[in-house]
Amino acid sequence: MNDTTIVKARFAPAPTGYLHVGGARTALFNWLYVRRNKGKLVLRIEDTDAVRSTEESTKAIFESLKWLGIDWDEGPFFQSGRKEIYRKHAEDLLAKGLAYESDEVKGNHKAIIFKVPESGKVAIQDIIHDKVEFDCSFIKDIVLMKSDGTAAYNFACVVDDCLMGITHVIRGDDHLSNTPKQLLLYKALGFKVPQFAHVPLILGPDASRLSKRHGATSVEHYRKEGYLDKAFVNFLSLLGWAPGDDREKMSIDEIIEAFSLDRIGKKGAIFDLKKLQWLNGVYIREMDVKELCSYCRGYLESLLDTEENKQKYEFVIALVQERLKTFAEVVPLTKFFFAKEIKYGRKAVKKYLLKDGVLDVLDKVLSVIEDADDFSIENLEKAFVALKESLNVSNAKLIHPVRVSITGIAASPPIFETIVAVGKDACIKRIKDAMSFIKSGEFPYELGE
RNA sequence: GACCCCAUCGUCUAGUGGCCUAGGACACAGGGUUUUCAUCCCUGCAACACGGGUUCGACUCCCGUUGGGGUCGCCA
Repeated sequence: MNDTTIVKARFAPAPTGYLHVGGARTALFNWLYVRRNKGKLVLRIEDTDAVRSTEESTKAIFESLKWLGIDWDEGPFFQSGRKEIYRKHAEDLLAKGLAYESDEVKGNHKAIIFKVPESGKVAIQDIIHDKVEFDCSFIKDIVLMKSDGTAAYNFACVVDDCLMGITHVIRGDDHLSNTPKQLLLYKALGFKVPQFAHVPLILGPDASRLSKRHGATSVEHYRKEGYLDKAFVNFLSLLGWAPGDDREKMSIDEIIEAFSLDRIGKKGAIFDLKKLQWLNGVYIREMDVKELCSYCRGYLESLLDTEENKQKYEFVIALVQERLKTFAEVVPLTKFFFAKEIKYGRKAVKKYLLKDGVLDVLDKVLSVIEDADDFSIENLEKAFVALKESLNVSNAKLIHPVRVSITGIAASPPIFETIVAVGKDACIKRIKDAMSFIKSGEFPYELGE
């Protein structure tokens, strides 16, 4: 109507599964757009297909949206409860002679079908794609009401978008070919046409539409894997959109501030897991240790069973903070700090323990550790330096076998910190165990190693 | 197959006719720091799909070709 018309967008998922990352980005773009323009977001659940829609999916979608920090101003509205509204408008079109009833009987009702003109063109003015034209001769008649009495997608969508006052329809590219049909319906119903913005799809590594066969596609999966909500949203916002300067890590407020539909690209964007991991790592490194501790706790719950383990928890988390890409990785990176028994990595054992002279070195190290009354990082380091000099060997010769003996793996936080965190008694036991494993040649290897 | 969309480094992108010998980030490679890994720092690699126009001048505009994708349900 005029400049003061408030912007209103909507996110309209079908509750037929978990929230997919593609849907999440669509929701995010809608949300960013209304927040940027002080508008309103409507959440509408498109559950006209009673067979495929489930309450469980609806719940899952709500939870994922909540995790992403996407909130809405109106709704949720459920299309399943609006049958009569759709029916009324369908009958209107019937009365006007623009639609007809199907004689093909499939259910208890007669389907109502919109008659598409034989010729003519329908032009869409899209914010992202500009003008797109379709020829009516290629468009089939449109089902308005299905013979089960429920409204079909294209119809319910148009009626709702109009009745709910949607000014901007921001949705996936895959709907572009539905749009001419919807445009025809808008005109037949005498509705005002909203602005359209068809955002390109998120693609899998092979450049086809991202789907289950490419691996994990649910938002929930990424939450469980230990990605931070802010990092995930940051990453998603950069898929198909860019602020125009060189910023990569951006806060939600910065993204909102910089967001605009005309900066969205036309090209599909491949979901780059490596970049997500990198960005998540950036967020983790900048995190306060205590905060990181709370994010990681759930993954280690079963190991934090003793007072001693609980006590060293924060110290251990601090040791791996800069090594973490996701919270879930905290398990393989730290379990040896807490576990009673450790498992060994085959390669690490072969490379560092099954070598000449290792038994001798471990025996000497064992004495050093046993004799260390002051079990501090500094003191241990001093003792090791002394040992190294008396044996006339390199640091590496000393440290690698010790690391593998007490952690089971070849990469860990700095050795003295690690020794201290594992604890004197456990270190002594593990070195002794390692020595006997070397002698017997039989190690308790990590499963799959 | 028909209709529609798209096309800058491997990936995400900047670029809206001269500022481009095309910029940044991820990834990758090499080097430095480190006892290992990671971090951090440095360096390198690497792109305007192709062919025609338009123009004094095209990555930027137009046409075509090729390639990729999407849609063709009484699913959404």
